[in-house]
Amino acid sequence: MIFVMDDKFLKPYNPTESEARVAKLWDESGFFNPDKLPERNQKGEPFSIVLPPPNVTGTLHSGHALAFTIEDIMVRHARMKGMKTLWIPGTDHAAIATQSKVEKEIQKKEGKSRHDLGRDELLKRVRAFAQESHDTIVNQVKKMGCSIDWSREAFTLDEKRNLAVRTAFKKMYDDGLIYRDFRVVNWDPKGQTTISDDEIVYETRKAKLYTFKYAKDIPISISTTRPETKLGDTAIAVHPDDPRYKSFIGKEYDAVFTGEPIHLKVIADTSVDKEFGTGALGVTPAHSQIDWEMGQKHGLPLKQVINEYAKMTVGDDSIKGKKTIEAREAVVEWLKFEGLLEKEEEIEQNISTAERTGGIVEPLPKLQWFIGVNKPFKRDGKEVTLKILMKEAVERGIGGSQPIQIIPDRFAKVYEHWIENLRDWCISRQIWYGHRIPVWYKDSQIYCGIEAPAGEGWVQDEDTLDTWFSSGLWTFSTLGWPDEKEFTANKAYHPTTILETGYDILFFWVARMILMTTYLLGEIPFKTVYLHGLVRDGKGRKMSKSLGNIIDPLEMTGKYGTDAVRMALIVAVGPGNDSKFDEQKIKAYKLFANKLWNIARFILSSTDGVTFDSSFKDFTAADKVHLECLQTLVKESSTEMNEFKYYLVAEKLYHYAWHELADKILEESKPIIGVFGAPEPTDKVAKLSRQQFLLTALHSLLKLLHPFMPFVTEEIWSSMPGRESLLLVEEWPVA
RNA sequence: GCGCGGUUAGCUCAGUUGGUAGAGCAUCCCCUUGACGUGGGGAGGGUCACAGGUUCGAAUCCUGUAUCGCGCACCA
Repeated sequence: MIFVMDDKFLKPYNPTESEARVAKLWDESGFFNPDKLPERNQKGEPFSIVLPPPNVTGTLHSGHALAFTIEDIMVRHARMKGMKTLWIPGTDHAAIATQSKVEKEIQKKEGKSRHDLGRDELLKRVRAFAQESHDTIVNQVKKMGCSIDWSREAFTLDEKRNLAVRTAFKKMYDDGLIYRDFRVVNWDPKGQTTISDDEIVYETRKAKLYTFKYAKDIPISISTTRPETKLGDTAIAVHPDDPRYKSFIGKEYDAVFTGEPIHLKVIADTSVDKEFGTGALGVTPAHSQIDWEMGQKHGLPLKQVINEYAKMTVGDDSIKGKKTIEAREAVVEWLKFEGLLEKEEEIEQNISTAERTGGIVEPLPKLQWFIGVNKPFKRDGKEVTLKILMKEAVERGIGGSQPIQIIPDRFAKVYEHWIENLRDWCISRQIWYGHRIPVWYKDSQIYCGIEAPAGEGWVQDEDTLDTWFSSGLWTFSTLGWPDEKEFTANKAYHPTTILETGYDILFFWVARMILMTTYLLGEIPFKTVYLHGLVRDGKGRKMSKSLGNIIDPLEMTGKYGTDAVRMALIVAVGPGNDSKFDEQKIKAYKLFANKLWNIARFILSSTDGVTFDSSFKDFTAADKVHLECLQTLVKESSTEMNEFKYYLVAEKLYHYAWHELADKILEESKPIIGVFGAPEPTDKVAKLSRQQFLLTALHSLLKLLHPFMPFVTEEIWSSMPGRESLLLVEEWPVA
């Protein structure tokens, strides 16, 4: 027997070599671009998905690698099924995250603040950093084998997306959904900007609850964990039915509190909890969200005593100019000295910190831009709100669509709950890196437009938009919206087929996309949402720079091959479940890639000279059993792929290849075919039957495995006799 | 406080129409010059967190408890 086989099979599978070669094949084919796909796909149903744009804040981590893997499995599977498949890449400018990272670096290296540099210079630096990150990210995406259409790459802060942002803003402004208002917002003193409710991370800490009187002649005691804010109190609130305080309601008191004159009115409000503390509450309208609302309701004066740097602006020498935490101690000292402090107890408290900077959030009254989620407007003759649209998208569907399917479905409940608690979204940020708010001022005039107004003297709003405003438009801004011609040409791709992302950005991103798309387009942004879990370290901890436990997926692909990393990330990890990164697991799948390699070597060398005949019928009884088993595998895999159960399919294929095909069938085949030491068999019918079966099995297996292990399967495919095209665009097998 | 998820072999985890427990890795024994030692065969190892209930039968359904984790709310 003569083996006419590539020499490459005589050596173990070498991922590094093969991956480079295969990547080049794919690249040259152009098949990542839907317009260049073969005829079969051109006629197919469109399949579209966006890459969740990674932040240009640095390099990627294993969470990204997991996302890329799942998404690429979806895309490759759809392409093989004959769909006109589009996967759009892009990156996110990530406003606060990126700017604060660059600022930190500049501060560290040059000791300069952003104000030392100025707006233009800082932006120049940030852009340079973003560009560098971008290039790294693109390389990493490519390395993972993502079959993504680079010709359509987008950036949340590029020209086209900026136009989309301005257009969206203007429309919402005209509809009264975007408005400017003065109220207490979440201020991050560290990042020197406002943040939205969702950008707050709560940390449970021990705190002291102080109970005291403002002055000896004020009869009501109050409790607080923040005595320093009491300099800004303008009322004492009690419950209207509280017999202890009923007689005081309506009375007013004056006092000098740590050198600061204060005027307090006793008000009655049902929101006061009679059981907590003394049952009386000092109202600080300028430094508490709830107190602000109470202040509005009761017409209380606003008195700001803390500034943007979390420093006191009033009080005596021991207070004024001090940080709030220092001032707190000083106030307590004063209370003790004056004999006003009645009780000091330790309690657990949730404190608000800013997600990106870690700064302790200081509620401050400020003039900011908001999106009103409860503001009614007309849609198809019906009165709705953004909240209603967001809810309907998942419950009933929009404009006659099916409801958005969330996988796993338990997250639909989480989403719903979030919407119920949703308040107006503060979208203005006092940072420089981002989309500038398209509003101009001149004297007392205000102008909102896609372009700057004509005429002299108009000054644009200094603020930029929350980064999620632009990512909310992503499914359609990447398809050309608002350019009518471009968007129309791409309309078949919207709503996108599926959105794949981590459950940790369900609110940030998924919900905001639903908001923007249902409002601006009157349709859902995607039909299905697939949420993956967090990839944790070996000990189950979240990976982070500060813990130093980040595992670089690229280091692993270099060591074990991309296919092995992909398999390790996907096998047995169901949607919505966190997983632990496990190097052992990657190693195991590297062995599997090699096993596949040798299965191919066995089959190709023992079918030398035989032409694969897909319509071959004369199988022996034994081969018919094998064939049936194979068909069951194809059938089950196909069903489970369509149900997004990739974690099951991958394992099933592994098991079949290794323990059924290799361990049983190949061993059994040696005497039947007469290879590897076995004498030439007399039963030629059985031999041909087995050879045809083995070729059939290899064909099917390579196809089934391709979405999971694209490199090794494509590399083997390239040695298959009689192949017509790249495995990338081969037809998904049917049972 | 409300809600969600986990608790299965030493480790990491699968197990959806309920039918006498599975995988990978690890451990131990054995085999082998002929696809692959990145191999093959085999073994040990689990009262499926606990307690009730439904059922002929429960890891799987119901109720409750414990424990770990997460989300939201509260946060005077």
